[in-house]
Amino acid sequence: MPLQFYNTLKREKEIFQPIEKGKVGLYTCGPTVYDYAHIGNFRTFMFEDLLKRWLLHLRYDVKHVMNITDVDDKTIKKAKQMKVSLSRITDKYTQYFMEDLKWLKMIPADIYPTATESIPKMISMIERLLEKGFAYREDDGSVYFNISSFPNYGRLTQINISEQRTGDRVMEDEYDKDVPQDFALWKGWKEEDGEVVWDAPWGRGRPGWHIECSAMSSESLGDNFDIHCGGVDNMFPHHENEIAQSQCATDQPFVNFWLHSEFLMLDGGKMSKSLGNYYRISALKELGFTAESIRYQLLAGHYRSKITFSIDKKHEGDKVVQRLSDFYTRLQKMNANESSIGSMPEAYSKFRDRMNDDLDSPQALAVFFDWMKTVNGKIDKNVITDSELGEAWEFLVAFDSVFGFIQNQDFEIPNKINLLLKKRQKARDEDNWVESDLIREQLKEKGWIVDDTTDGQNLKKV
RNA sequence: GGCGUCGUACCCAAGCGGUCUAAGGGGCCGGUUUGCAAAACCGUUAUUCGCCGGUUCGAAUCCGGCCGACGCCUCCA
Repeated sequence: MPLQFYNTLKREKEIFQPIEKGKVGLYTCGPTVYDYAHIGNFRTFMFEDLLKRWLLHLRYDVKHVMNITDVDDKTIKKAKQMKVSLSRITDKYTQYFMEDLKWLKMIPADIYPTATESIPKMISMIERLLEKGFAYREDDGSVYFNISSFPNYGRLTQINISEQRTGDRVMEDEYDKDVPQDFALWKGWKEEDGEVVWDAPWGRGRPGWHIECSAMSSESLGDNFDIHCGGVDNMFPHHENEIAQSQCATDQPFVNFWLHSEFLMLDGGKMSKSLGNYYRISALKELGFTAESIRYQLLAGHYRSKITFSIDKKHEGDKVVQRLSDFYTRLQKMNANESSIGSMPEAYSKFRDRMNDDLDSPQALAVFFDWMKTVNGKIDKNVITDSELGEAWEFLVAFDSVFGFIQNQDFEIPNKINLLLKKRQKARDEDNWVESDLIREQLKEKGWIVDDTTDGQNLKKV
């Protein structure tokens, strides 16, 4: 099955054809760094990580850009509230964000452009939109995009703007504009913006939110590129506005594939900072979650389905991670890597088909687990061949390069623990089971699990 | 008001008109193995897919209605 994705723009699955053979330009909407990111944010980033890893597995040369929104209403508000400079706030949360990404084993983007460093590009884009008559200026120095000048407005979300009810939030908007739905490209300076200000040909101020993604994506990936991702909540208005700005400014198609991940739910409701119901990564760490277990919980459901994050699911994730990691160790101890001849087992093609079909991770996992069971069974019965062992290794390594569920089992065994192991082995050789069980208990208290196998004691860290 | 999603075993979750006598994972129970334990493997766990009708030779899958949960509609991933 050829690689295909559900393209929000077309509302159907479409075979993926990159603009340039073998290469993929990928833009993923990054965080607004005004606070810690939460597990809901990371669901989207995890989906994007899976997408990227799959593209890399298929040997695409991926250029991944993730923006950092480091100037907007919320960051300014936070800086004012904390009585520090804007960059103090944004640097701090950018750093935490990067640490969380790393901890979650996400492959870093190639470029992390920031909004504040992309102002010149935004200004030139806005100038072009003004020249071409897609935008207009207001007396306060703000510039707005005139959505009625772009007939395709609303195509991504299939919204007919004239039929929309004007929400309270729109009515409360404090900026002047001709039509409520017109959106700001540039916000004229206001008292509360303080030091946060840039000069533009039409007046001082700061950029609107949407323009940064249009500017940064074209800067790094060109005016027309392959894939743009984000959470469903960014479809409207953010992505809709990006399309309008970019296409009007460049006269070119903007993004070929729009991929959106669904929300992460918590207790039956959406998780969001404004509702105050969310988990930070640090909180999950304290609860004993591992990165692998979180990865499993986030990727076990399809990216276009709502999933509920739950502490109760920790056990399931832990078990799966342990099973996979044990399987890895088992193959490793049998020197499966040395038997590898570069080919894959039959199950792999099913697995690949499932992943190629719009990243169907639940089914791909089902295929993998099924296959793993048969391999374990063959090893149990001692009927596995060398080539099967080698293929198993290839598949497992490929699988983990895509999902990242396997826990690193390389650890230093402290001297004290090693001594206990030796003591236990001696007791076992003498059939002293009481002593053996006692030491096993001692090890468990110290955080080590010892399993007895036909090859002797196998040590695991809790 | 407009646009859209979902309701499958104890829990999570696939299913896209016939291979569904419904994947896979977790849990439970039973077994093989084992000094014991763990792991691994085998078996059991939904005659049924929110409810009611309809279309069809055939529906969890299509259509209609109802009930229930949820998202977006200007700055929330």
